[in-house]
Amino acid sequence: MNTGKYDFIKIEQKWQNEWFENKIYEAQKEKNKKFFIHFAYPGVSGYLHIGHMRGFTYCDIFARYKRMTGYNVLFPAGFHASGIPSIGFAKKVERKDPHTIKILKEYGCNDELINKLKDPNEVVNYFSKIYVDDYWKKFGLLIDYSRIMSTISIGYKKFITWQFLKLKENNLLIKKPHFAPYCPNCGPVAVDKSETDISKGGNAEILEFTIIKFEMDDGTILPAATLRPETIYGITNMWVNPDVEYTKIKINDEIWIISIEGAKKLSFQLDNITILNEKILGKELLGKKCKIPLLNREVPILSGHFADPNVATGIVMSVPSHAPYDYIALIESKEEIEPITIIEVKELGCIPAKQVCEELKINNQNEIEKLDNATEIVYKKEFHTGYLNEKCGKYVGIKVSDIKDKVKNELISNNKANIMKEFSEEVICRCSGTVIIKKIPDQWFIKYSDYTLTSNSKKHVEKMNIYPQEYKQELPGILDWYDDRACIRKGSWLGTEFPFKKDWIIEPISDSTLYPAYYIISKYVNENKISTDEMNEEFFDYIFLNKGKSKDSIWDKIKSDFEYWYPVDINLGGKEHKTVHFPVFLMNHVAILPYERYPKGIFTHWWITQKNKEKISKSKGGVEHISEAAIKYGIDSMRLYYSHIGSTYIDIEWDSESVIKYKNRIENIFKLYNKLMKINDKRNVNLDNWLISSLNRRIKIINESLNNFDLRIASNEIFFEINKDILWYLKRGGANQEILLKLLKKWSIMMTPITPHLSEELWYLLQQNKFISEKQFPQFKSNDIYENEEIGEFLISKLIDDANEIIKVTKIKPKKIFIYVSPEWKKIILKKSLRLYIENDFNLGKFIKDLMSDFELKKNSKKVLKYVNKIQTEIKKFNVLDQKRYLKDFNSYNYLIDSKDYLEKIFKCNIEIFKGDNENIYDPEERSKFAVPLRPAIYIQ
RNA sequence: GCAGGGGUACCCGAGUGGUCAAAGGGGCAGGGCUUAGGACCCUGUGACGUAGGUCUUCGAGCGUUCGAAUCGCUCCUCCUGCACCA
Repeated sequence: MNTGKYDFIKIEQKWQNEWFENKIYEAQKEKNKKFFIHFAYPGVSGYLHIGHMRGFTYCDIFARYKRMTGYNVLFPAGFHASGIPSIGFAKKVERKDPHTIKILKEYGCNDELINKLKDPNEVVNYFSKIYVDDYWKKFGLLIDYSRIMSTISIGYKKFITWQFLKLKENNLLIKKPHFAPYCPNCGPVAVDKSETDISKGGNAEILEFTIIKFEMDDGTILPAATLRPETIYGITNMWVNPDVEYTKIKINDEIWIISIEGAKKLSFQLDNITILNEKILGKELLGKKCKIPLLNREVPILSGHFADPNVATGIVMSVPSHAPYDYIALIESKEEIEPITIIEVKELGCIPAKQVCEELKINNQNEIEKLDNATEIVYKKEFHTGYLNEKCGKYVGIKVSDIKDKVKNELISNNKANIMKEFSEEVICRCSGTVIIKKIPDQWFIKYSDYTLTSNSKKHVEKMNIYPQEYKQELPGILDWYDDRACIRKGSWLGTEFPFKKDWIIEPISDSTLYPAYYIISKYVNENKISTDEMNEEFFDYIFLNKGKSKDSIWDKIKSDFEYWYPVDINLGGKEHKTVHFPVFLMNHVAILPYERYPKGIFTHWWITQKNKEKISKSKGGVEHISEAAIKYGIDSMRLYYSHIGSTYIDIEWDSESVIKYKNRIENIFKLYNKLMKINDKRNVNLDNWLISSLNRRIKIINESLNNFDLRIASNEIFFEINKDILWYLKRGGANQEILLKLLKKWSIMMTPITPHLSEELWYLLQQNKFISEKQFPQFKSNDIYENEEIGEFLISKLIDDANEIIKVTKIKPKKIFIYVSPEWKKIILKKSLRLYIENDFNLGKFIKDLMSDFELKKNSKKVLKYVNKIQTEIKKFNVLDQKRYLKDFNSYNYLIDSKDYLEKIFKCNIEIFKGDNENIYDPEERSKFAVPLRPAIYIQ
């Protein structure tokens, strides 16, 4: 028998074995109420960290709670194996990336296994097993393991193929040109922070430059690149870099002069480009002139060293009034050219760039940091508060923030400009080549911009349960903002072949939208009850859309499963999914399935971060591995930590010290539990009733908060407040064994969703039987409320607070304490006035007149008036609970007499209690007059 | 640029109009307990106060209100996502 030491490793292992051997996780459809919850399945990208466990754990807690409140729960899981991650991992193994190899070895992989992991499919197999055995099962998750699936399995691919047939059928697949990152050596690459494909530039954004065609005297075109086409009205000159070699290119019938780098990039974006073998040094262009399109004003070409051949065309148009770089270069050139101001903006004077450059004390073109800063200041101010002035012709008076596309479009439609896409910073491929942006003329997209699809989705959002509440407000805006998404890619990644274009693979966001539906089927595939050969369009149409005829009894079985379990009640995922996965999850359901199958809820949680709110990443030192943490802290400690440390929707900085505190908490509960089981029986009606009542109130709060998916409140009540109530009960001398055992039973059941292993153990100690996980969650019972005792204990605790404060302030060491209960008449007056106030009928004058008609009160009119005066403002501040307390008939004197022993013990002195109505009492300092209902007067000697 | 979320005491973090000098946890201080452990229990922890009180505080400022951490406006500041990463 256990003596109080809680061996969490042994206990957690024991109960996990019991659960999984008995398969208590399998979803059964035997009751009427069902609940389908799942988390956004993880990408297979390597070992996960303790941050990932946060969401998985939440999902399990909700699933367990629902299971214990009469729902039949389906909680499946799978792996998102498509896309780049597993290929990236395999590539790292192949090129013997030292960090990757080191980690694999740390996890105990031998050379043979490591060698196998050069194959991305093996990577998926290996990690799938790790996720199930070392993460999910280790954390006690009651996932329905009979439904595990992966997105690169044959069955899943059949399902995705079907999804795309349906999208096409609904006119939601379209073709149009697209610009995508591309390496001339390796093909398409992903530019993202994980830098799987690239070695530099993961933070690069794709910018859209307008290339404006300036014609020189000989008809050659000087293409200047700008992000602010509206500023053409303020151009005073052009900048070319005198030391850079430019080249001529032929585009259709035009000859352009452009940097060599720019020419190469542009050749991936525009048709009919020929790079001519005619090079020109920048110097040779100086002094020549060219014409501003639309305006036909001539401007000179000047020398600007800051013109970078690697940025766009390498040729810059100069707007010195509004661009600090141009302004400083102009000053340095010593040319007699006046800046032309075309934007009126408050605070920045008549030449904004000049003013800001002077404020920042910028003297030359080399002060790049300051110049960038100045550019940002000018641009922001102008963008938000600027208006185009009279120099801008027909655009006069338009806000800068509204103008951009207008000028751009006018230029383009007059064939005076082109668009060029360019990275905001250099991006280098793994092969060390420069990544460029390539135009794909006929890229396939899912048409998320579709009006009907968007508005139906938005309409449905109103009916959904979305947590946190803020996300529900945000989601319609995201659905509007969400544009068409390129859905296929040619190149190396895993996934389903696109049915309408050979050798192109569906990209991973698009193949993970409708997938909860596949969990219904995966069980039958896993159990070999259906062959994937059978799973064609006809099959899926029958199961999901109720179209066509059944070809086999198993089809009907699957279909009835689908109709029972679908739709999804909660899809749970991290905040990173808010603007990507959740919108497409919703929209694909709306696009393909009938209304009854639209998802019912979404829950988003925030992250575990490293110190300083940094995203957890192995390269930055990372944090503990999941399996290490499991042994160091225990699973239940971590589950409690995730639930209680903060709301589900804030980021938490990982802090192992805190987890240890939760570990202690669990051990203490275990000890307390053992102590209570053995307590010597003693009755005290007041305390016993109070404990029952208090627990019952908490049961109500706990159920309410769990039904709102508010883990923070629930875990606080279960693991802290109930604990505190028990300690108060014991301290006050409560020891009713029958009641305590009942409480322990309910308490351990309520702990189960959050700390299931501890609960099973406690349950076994208490009941000698198994599976608290399958018990019914306690519910509020209106009979189990004892208001009298609640008021009584409130009175006692307030009295102790007051007495302590007096002791503290006066520094008296009490020899004897006298307590004077409020006289009856004060109670009567308070109740009367409170009732009137609640009925909105409190009139001071009338009230006093009424009181004075009472002979007894009239005798004491001075005291009465003083008291009435005091309470007339006080009663306004009462809350509902206060009101209830004061309206109830409660005998403070009797309650205090019953608690006298306890008070004497606390204050370590004799205590005497007087009724306030008695005339001849010991009251040397005349304290008794301060007594009011529920707040006795105190005199300390 | 577009969109979203924050700033609460020594720290983490609840709190969205009165129950708030502000839950809970931690830290710190004092005390207790102990088969000595990251243990546990009690008290205190904005300031002042020899009687249960008073005063000041929730990023800054202004405003709405009988009443503001909470509502509005302006500002400062931090963070997050953004389409071929999932």
